[in-house]
Amino acid sequence: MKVEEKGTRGDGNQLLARMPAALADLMLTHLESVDLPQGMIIEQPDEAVEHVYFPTRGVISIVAMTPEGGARIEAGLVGREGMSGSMVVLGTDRSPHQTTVQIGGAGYRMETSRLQEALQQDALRERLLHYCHALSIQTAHTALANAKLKLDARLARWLLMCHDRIEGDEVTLTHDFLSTMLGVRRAGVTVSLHILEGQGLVRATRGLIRIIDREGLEEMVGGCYGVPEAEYTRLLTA
Amino acid sequence: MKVEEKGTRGDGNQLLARMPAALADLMLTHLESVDLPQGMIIEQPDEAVEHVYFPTRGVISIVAMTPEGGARIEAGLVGREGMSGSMVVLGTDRSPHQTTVQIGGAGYRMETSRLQEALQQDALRERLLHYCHALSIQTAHTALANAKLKLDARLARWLLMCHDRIEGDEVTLTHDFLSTMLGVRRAGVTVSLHILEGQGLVRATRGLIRIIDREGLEEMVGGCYGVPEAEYTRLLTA
DNA sequence: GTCTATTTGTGCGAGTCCGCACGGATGATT
DNA sequence: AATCATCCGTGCGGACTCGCACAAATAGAC
Repeated sequence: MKVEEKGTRGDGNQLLARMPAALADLMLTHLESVDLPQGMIIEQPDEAVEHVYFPTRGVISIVAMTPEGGARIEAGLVGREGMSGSMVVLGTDRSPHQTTVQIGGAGYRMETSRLQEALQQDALRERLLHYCHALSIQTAHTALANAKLKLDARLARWLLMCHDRIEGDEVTLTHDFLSTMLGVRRAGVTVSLHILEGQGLVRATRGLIRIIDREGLEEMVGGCYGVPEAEYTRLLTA
Repeated sequence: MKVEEKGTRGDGNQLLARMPAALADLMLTHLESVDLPQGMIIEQPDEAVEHVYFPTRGVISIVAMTPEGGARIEAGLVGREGMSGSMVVLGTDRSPHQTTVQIGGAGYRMETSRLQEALQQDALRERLLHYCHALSIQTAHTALANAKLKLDARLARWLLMCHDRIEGDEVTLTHDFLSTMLGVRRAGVTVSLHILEGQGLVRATRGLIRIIDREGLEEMVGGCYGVPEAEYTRLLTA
């Protein structure tokens, strides 16, 4: 299921790389390389976004939260297959979510206003709308997973989605960070991770998780992994 | 928080009614009145949708599910404030979700191809994309609620969202139906409903729930109700 | 008015996850 | 080498929800 990168321009962001050359050129003139350090806040709730980001490495997290921030949970995961700032594609410059860099990396960014102009190109708009659709399917299945899966399986699902978006098999995150994303106790993550380790699916050391057996993880998650990924592939893989 | 209808054309679907007259006229020529009986299946997973629906009464449910259908849960709720078939607005004619009529009513429908043509009008597309954005926020907060709230509060949230979309204060649904939407046991719904009744928030009889104290329900849900509603209001209430 | 299907009320043991708490391990700093 | 901040492992009682199962109540059909 893991879709390997095949950028034509070596830029590494698949949403850009798989575009027709004319579109990609249009975008390139407005793109700027940026670093994405872990913890960077890309969007704040209800504040106008100034740039949209196209990661080439690292993972960005879209977090739904209550207004006071009392409850937080990851509603979307974005890597080199996607972009931040989907609400700009949908015609508004803000949303009640927060967006942060979950795993440090790098990418490109573009001023919001430039994207708004570029979106007048039908072909570009269509492509990015397809991405918004895929992202909303991902969110819906996160709702499904949150309601129906045990913690072990939710963790496995998260690791799979993360694995899809990184190079290699190593995820550099603390249990504490993961617990926020999944909306559970830190200790719960520790225990669940031991279960996955016990099954030989991953190996974990301080601040690092190595994926050993991807298929085993998929099996553990059951039907709750794969649907959003298939929808992405259907619409956005040329 | 409950937004009352104020259709200019008496048609009762707010997404249509609050449009500039020119757009609404464009739409009207392609709209057809339809009945929406409870249980009607409007969209099947991964099948092309033939019509999109604009309810005027009743409630439609967007259900995320595993491919085999083993796990199901409501990912979106649509009433007279919205439409089914958001994926058409996003440029594709199918999605892995199922869409059904949750509470019977009526509305308008339009052939998918007609909508695709109409979407070339910038103003219409912008408006419907704003709706897609609001819907995706709703889904994200369902993910949040599923992860963080107790059953009582999730039930209260669902009742509030439903109340927003119906006339009057009576929801005609069985516990069994509700349990599917929330992804929990039927007996769990029964017990939680008793709790809400005990607090004087609702009154329930066979197949019917009457909302008594809306504010009390909102209080019970805490910050997990209201964010998607505010986003809808911001973008789609003229 | 009786029968029947559906819906609702209730109970019980088991499993999961919570909040809280603390000790040990690891890696960076000085 | 000692210190310190961070991260990880573990334990305990309690709350919540599960799966299962069955009785009672309601509404509609005959």
